[in-house]
Amino acid sequence: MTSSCSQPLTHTPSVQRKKSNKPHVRTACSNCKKAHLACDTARPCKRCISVGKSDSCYDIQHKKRGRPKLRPPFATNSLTSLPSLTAPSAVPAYYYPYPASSAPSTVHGMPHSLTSASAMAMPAPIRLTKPTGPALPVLAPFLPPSPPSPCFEMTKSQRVGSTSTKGPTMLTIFLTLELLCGRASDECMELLGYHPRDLAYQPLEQFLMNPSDLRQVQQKLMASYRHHVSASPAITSPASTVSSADHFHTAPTTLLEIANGSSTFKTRLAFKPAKDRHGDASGAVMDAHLYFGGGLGADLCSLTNLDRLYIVCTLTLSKTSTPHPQPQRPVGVPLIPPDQPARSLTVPSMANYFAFPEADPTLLLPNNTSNTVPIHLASSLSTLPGAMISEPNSQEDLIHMDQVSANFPYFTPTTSASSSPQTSAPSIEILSTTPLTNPSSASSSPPSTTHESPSPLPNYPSNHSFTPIMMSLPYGAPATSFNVHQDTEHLLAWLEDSFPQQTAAVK
DNA sequence: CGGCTCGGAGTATAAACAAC
DNA sequence: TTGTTTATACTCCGAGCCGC
Ligand SMILES: [Zn+2]
Ligand SMILES: [Zn+2]
Repeated sequence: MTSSCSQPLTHTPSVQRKKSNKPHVRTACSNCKKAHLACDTARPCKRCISVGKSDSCYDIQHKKRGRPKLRPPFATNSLTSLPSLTAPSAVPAYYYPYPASSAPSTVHGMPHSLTSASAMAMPAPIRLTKPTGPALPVLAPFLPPSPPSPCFEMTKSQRVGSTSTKGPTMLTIFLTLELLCGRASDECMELLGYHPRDLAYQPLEQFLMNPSDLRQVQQKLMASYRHHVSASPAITSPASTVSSADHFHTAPTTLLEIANGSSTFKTRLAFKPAKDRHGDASGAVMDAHLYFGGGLGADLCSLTNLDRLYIVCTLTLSKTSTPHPQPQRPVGVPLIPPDQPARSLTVPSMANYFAFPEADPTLLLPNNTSNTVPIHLASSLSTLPGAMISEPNSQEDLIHMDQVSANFPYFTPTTSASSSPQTSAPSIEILSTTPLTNPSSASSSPPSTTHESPSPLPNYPSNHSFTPIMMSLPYGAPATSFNVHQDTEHLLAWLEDSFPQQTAAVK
């Protein structure tokens, strides 16, 4: 929490709270929740009306309560069929058990009180990684022996030897269609002065000086959505089921993927200065790019999985705003535990990888539609503004891949440390099994994602630019029907959460 | 005094586990 | 199958703090 500045509150433990006769509401509004105060069922609620906060009075999405599912370390599940995991010498560290008491007190260098926030809960009590193929050794040391962290960074300084380079700091926020923040990258703190958790479940516009800027873009996004679905009268309004939990259960790199058919909008957003922060955080003016995310399977061209649609918002400090000195420190804190080998640090300079030229973020995506496909994660990263893309298997991409992994240790894919067929560069090839097409369950075919034919759209040229709010050309490459789940444990968790019946049947 | 923050009591919910 | 235990998240009471 906010550093409870002064003294420990002298609370009297003997004080017995009397039972209140008033029943609690099922869901307190955002403001009342934050204030720990009583709410009511009306929206805006009575308290918000009385304090003039009706505009920000809305229901927040609850997380799942209750005891988390137990996940045995080596689930003998036909979904996964772990190969030869009984040989611990061959596979030294497939999972890292961590009792709650031994969980590191800091994650990514942040105070435990911040990063262990319940709001960021990740389910798995164990760390299980495994290759999806038989001959894919796990890069165990590359993985953090720590609980999955909700933290992620989109900008990362790359230390190669003594040099340190990085592009402009970029904040990424994954939003629901209603523009509620699902997940924000760690740059939030640096750029806006808010902890990522501060944004969770909040409407983004709440942090803006002029919310109408954002609403304008939202309208354009929705207009483009309607444009897509207009051909299909069955689909009326966007009804996304995507929640913050989806954002937390999916790799940021995956979430960054643009939905097939999405346009990208650029605008400038002025953020309110964060209250209660030490003085440096003045309101920032940010260049924002917004597009529909396809990382959860939504496709605006084939109109599939539209309920998995969400919005990606990337933010960099506006160049035209007052020059902002780049911080010298590496952004955030080491994402790689210090005791781990410097594999991820040996990649060449990533200067300008995240640079933000006039390039279109909406171009190029992995063109994979099969169920089990090698996906180059860099390709999904290539949806980032300014990402330089060459051939999917190029050295450059592989380097980017590595960078991605360095940035997202938790989501680090299982990788082949020894056998990289094409290059000596650290090659990370993700063999992802499309989760929804469960190969072993012939009977229970999970819903609607098998998606065999890619969208027949042409590829659009990549050279178009933005005006203040300008629609980019629709992204035309066929998108993956589903995405990379680099971590089987993660995948299992996701499967079980998403399709309890099916997975139970399989078991 | 009113508003704000926040510790924590009481409660709801869900999974694991035990008993039948 | 049902009841109990355990683990987590939720609401909101009530106390301290602060500015007016
Ligand atoms: Zn309320
Ligand atoms: Zn309210």
